[in-house]
Amino acid sequence: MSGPAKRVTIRDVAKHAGVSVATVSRTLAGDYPVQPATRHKVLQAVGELDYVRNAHARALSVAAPGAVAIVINSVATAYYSYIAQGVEEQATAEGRLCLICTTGGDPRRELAVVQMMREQRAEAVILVGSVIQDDDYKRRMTRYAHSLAASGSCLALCGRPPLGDGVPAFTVGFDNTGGAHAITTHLLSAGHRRILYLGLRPGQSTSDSRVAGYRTALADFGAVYDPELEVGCGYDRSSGYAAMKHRLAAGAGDFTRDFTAVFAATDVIAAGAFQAIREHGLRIPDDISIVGYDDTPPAEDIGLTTVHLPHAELGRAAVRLALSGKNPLVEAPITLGTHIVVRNSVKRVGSVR
Amino acid sequence: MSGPAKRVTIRDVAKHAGVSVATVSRTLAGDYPVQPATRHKVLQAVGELDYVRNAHARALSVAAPGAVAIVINSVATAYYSYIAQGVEEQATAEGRLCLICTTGGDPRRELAVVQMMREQRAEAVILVGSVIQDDDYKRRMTRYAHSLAASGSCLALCGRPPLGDGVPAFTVGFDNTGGAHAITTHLLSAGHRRILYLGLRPGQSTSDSRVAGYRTALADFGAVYDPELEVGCGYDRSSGYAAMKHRLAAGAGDFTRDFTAVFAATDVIAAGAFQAIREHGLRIPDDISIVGYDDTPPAEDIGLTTVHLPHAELGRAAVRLALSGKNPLVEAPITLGTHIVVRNSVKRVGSVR
DNA sequence: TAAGGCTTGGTAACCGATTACTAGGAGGTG
DNA sequence: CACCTCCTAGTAATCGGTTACCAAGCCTTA
Repeated sequence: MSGPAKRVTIRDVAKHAGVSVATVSRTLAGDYPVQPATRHKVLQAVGELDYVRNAHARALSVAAPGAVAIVINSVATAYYSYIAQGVEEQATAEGRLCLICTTGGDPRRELAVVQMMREQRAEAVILVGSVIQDDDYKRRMTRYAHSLAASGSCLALCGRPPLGDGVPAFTVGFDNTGGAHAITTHLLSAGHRRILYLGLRPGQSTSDSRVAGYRTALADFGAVYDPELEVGCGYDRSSGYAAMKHRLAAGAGDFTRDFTAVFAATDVIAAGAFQAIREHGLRIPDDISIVGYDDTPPAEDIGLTTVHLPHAELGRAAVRLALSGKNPLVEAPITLGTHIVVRNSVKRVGSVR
Repeated sequence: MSGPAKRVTIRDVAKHAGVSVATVSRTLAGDYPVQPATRHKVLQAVGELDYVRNAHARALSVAAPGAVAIVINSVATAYYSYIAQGVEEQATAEGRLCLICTTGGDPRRELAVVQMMREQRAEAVILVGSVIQDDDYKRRMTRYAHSLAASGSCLALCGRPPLGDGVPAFTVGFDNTGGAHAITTHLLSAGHRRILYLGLRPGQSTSDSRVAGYRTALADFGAVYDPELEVGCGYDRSSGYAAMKHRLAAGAGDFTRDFTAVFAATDVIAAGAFQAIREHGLRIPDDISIVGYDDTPPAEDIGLTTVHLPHAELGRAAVRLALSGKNPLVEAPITLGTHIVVRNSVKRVGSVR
């Protein structure tokens, strides 16, 4: 209708209402006594002019609450999106704006994003997702932590390993070792002794913790540890499918199948493995038992026994911690507990009672 | 280490480098000739002081590119999170910051969010997700559209019905009617005549379009339309389960089952229905055929034939359009096509050749 | 009635960057 | 040598709020 949208400023409102800018500002802030009549004039002018405060100008003059930034591989993955949901909820609950950036796992984008967040004066930057934990990674994170701290921001790692002492970053993660230990024990108690671990990825933090839990559970139970039973596999459905297919094909005929159960590192891998197992003519859980990890969508639908992770709580905890004002240098990493969800993918084997 | 984080300003850099603020600003902008020696001094000072530009101050003085805001029910739902991913990708590709807000479907939060986005001077606000399309809704959206337009922002509706002429908002959606028509026809061609539609929700935009496609497909095929075959059902797994369970229980024994196939309004509903059907002792697709809609995670895992939606492309298209500078008043709604993904949940019935 | 307190509102100096305008210095030419 | 041009760098105004400081008005009280 009208031509180019004109910006209405607080000075316009003041003029329109016949008062000073200070009065307008104070009326809107509501923290200063203003005569009802004056207040009314101001609010009326605001309404008539459709005045909206400029958040940038505001941020410049007062120490407005900073935004929370979530930096994540992708939001189109259940595991990540659940955590993102928790982050967003908590950020909103604490009255913060929530910025979101996906990196696709690219370190260059990650760096650019961290830099951008410093410019935005974000109060907290939440880095989500497991990673290859090499020296380059640690150096990168350490640099981010220091530079964010230098500009008054605060770094929180979500589902990633701690960076160690002297690095100003909070860490919140799942008890992956504990969860893996529990679900492995669940299989062991059901009589399984040879359990295939599907999803080995040396160096990848999440994978490493889960494998560790698997191994100690075997040891604690007095079962034999066989490296042959740990197979590498990408963290997606098709990798799980391919890896399982390959393993089943390796020993043609059932004689040579050297495992009775499968522990898939994630539910998504398990879903792929499910399909491969079915296509191989085997039934779950009658012929093979299988468990997953994460309790993400496919699990319920395919009846998978798995480890439930409090994803949203992880996100919320990270935000709470990052905004708590606590000193990241002295705060210990937080580990969130997990629990097993029993469905219908495990069957007891061997000598029953 | 050092006490409270001190903000380094451009003046500090200028002083440190022994030049003026203008020179620093121009060196960093890179759009103005600066002597190599001077440039070097400036960059060195920037490095030593770890200077970071203040995005708020910058936004205040120049018309910096505005952010893209995505307003969504929840990110922990595959359908939404896929769209969000597309929005984020495109926003980043166009050099914009991406803000995210979840509303949980609460109109009050929605209003607060839109107001906040005006304050943030967001350049585009993308509202995602289907809604109950009543008068209140239309009034609300119309108000948002106008107020955002008044502050120079731009509203885009994603997967929602258009608001009509005279309202400055872009609309991008899926061809739900076409997709529903296609998948219904798929069932009809397989010999099914009595198809249960699971997920009726009068007034809900997405549901309405899908039902419409279902009905016209029946009509086009010359099949009988029976309102009894359209059953209401929430858009979550447990509702699908409950509704199917109830329907199957209604006619005890197979004699009275008055349908041979099920068209679930979403894959999630289908997943619930799957379970109910199985628990009732029926096999899919041998005893009952079933199709879904959306092509979200459970679909692949349970072998569901469904309608694939280009979720991410929807998000990208919305952002592209909103940032295109086109006039939302004259731009026609965009509708994205869909296609059927055939898996293993439909079986031919009736007289076979 | 004058002095002092309390309330309310205005003026102007910030926040931190950008940039129009201006000025000084180097180099070229008559 | 004087003058002009070109290049580079500095000064100060500006973006749109907030708020410290100040002043005017009203009411109370001696």
